[in-house]
Amino acid sequence: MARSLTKRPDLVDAALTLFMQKGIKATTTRDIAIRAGISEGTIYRHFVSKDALAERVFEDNLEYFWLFLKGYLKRAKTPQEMLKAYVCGFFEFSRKEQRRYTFVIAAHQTELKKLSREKMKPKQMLDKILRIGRKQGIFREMDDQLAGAMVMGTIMQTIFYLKSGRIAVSYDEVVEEVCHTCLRMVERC
Amino acid sequence: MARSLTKRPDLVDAALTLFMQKGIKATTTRDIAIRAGISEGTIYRHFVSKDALAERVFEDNLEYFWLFLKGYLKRAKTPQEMLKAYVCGFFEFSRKEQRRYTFVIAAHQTELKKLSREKMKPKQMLDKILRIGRKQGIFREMDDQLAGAMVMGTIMQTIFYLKSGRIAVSYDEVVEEVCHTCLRMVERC
Amino acid sequence: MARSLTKRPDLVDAALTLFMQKGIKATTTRDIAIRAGISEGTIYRHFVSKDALAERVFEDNLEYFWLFLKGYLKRAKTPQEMLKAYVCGFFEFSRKEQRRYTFVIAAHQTELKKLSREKMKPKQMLDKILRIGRKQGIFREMDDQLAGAMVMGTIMQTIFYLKSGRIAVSYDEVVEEVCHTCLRMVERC
Amino acid sequence: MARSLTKRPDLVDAALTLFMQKGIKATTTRDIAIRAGISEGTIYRHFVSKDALAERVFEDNLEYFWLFLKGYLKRAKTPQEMLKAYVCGFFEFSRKEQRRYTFVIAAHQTELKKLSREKMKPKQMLDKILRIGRKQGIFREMDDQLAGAMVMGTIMQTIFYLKSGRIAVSYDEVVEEVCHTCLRMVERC
DNA sequence: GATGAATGAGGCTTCATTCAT
DNA sequence: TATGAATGAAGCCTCATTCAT
Repeated sequence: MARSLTKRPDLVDAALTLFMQKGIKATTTRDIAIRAGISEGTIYRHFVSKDALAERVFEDNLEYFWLFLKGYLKRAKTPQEMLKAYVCGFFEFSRKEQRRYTFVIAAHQTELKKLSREKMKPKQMLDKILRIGRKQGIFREMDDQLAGAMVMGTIMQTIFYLKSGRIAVSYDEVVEEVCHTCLRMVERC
Repeated sequence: MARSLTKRPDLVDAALTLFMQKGIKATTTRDIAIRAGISEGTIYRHFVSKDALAERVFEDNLEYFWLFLKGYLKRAKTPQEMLKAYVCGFFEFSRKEQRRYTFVIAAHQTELKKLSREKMKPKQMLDKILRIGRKQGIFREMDDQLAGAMVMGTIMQTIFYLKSGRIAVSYDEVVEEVCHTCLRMVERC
Repeated sequence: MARSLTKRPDLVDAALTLFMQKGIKATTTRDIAIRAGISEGTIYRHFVSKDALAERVFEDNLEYFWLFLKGYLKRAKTPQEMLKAYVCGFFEFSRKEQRRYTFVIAAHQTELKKLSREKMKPKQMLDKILRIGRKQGIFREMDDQLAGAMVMGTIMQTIFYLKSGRIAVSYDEVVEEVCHTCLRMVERC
Repeated sequence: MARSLTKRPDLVDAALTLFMQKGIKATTTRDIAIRAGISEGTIYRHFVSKDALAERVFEDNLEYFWLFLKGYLKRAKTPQEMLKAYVCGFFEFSRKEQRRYTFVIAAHQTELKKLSREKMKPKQMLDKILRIGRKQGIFREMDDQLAGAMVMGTIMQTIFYLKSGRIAVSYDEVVEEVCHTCLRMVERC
């Protein structure tokens, strides 16, 4: 195995934590070096710049998120099951991988806007589900992007409020409610 | 009377535009001064710091947004009418006051997190509508914050996609669809 | 009389107080304007610059100090009486005119070094007393500047400690002790 | 071994010289960087702020001064010898270590007032000598702080005049005269 | 690969001074 | 005279990046 003779994993991990906590811009290379237990110069042995590091952390975690969702969708057959699995996967990821989730969402919304638009793979996955459902005549006719926006917004905002402790209902109930609501958004009648 | 003896309006206006375009942190005092046609020092005759300026711009525009929504709600009697007016108002504001809308939302989500949580008056307005509807037995029993999160997320994400040109449907149809969806989220049955 | 249609006295008084409290450099024109109840621009109606104001305040108070000492020396006939009157006058001035004394001494020692060396009239007064005493054969042969330095240092340092509350003895006793010591410094045998 | 891998000594040395010449406040970080042959940023790798640098330079030199005086006092047995050694040490330090002496005294009197009061170790050394002499019945009964003030003032003011070239007498004669005078100040009868 | 001192461009802020009213 | 908004030079400090070891 003999991995990690290099300090790269520590570096990437420290960066993820700090980017999530304070945002990319507000995190300094010094912060990262200290938390990773390395020297500032070492960052540049592994990444060409701080921005490149941020990009890489973003992409890795986006990929990770995507694989996570993919796992959740494996057993789903019908579009309804897929959408439900998607919502549950989203919530589960936000709970089990807090750092990753928070960073990916925040970075997507603000700091890596330019970079991330066409790379938002979880969103593309949702688009695909909606397209399939619509083609099968199970979801109603509707602009896919519009439907996607509503579903996405419902999920993400709910998670945001959940994380900030403003929702008094249990986690499971919230997930169920959101699943139900999202289905109603897109199903016929 | 003439007009402003002061360059404060120019300053505030430049700040709003730049904060919206690049974010607060990424906007420098130099940027602001140049765009406002003033010197950097002048900023500090009107605001104690760049952060104070940002805060002020945020609060002013939030207030403006709130008043705008209030105007939209004036004629609404039933909870359904109120919710519909709220959604329409939100969309209208995002269209007619693009800079203000974009800045307020972005700042709220990211850069002024600490500051803005308890001051998000438009969100409180929504909370109130949902509470009234629930008490009148028109909206179903449900955690207000959860309902609010879903409505909020649906509206905001849709506007975000609309602005970025990804939604092919006409503005009016989008608004109608979102109104409809939000009502279905909270109404009985 | 009809004086003080102008705000100059307020200005000068505010400057003295602030210069004494915080030093010339650390006092801003803004501080002065606020304390004087005038606008910053007005300072420049009366003085060509902040430094000119400081210089003027210094010179005025030095002159005031000098006149004060002169008053104390009026009745003194012998060199011993003169020296004693000088010491007492110094102490009295430091007590009755705290702001003036503190500012003049501080400014002399530090901030107006260049300016004030040849203008330290109270020091010249002491030089004169010592010269007279020496010529009359009452004070011993000794470099006047050396004797002056020792007398000056003894007085000023004592006042400094007295002001800072470190000396437990009564004011009168201190003055008497210093008078006595200074006389012994310069008298024959 | 070579010499310093670091530019810190250059930095501290430049700071001492400039602080002494122009005072702490009037010395800019730019001045320091240029004189030290480093960049401004480098200052902040070694000190948290300009003030922290000044404080450090002050404390180091005060310590140095104190050790110097201590060396002078080593062989002194009687209080008289101690006081004499103290005076001589003070003068010697002011001559051999001009920069250090001037800076420490100036900083003590003006710019680091708050900081330095309880840290003025040379003054404490004098206090101790006076206390010992008084307890042994060799120096007369008198408030220690008062006696200390007079001795201190005599020494420092004389050095000040000596440095500014106003005293025509030879260095050795001045020192002897001041020793003599200080002893007479505190001895019985 | 790893270090960490050094860099220097650029950020925010202060403040003496000017000038239109 | 008086005002006070505006100026702009200059101050302190930060931080991504480089480089000799």
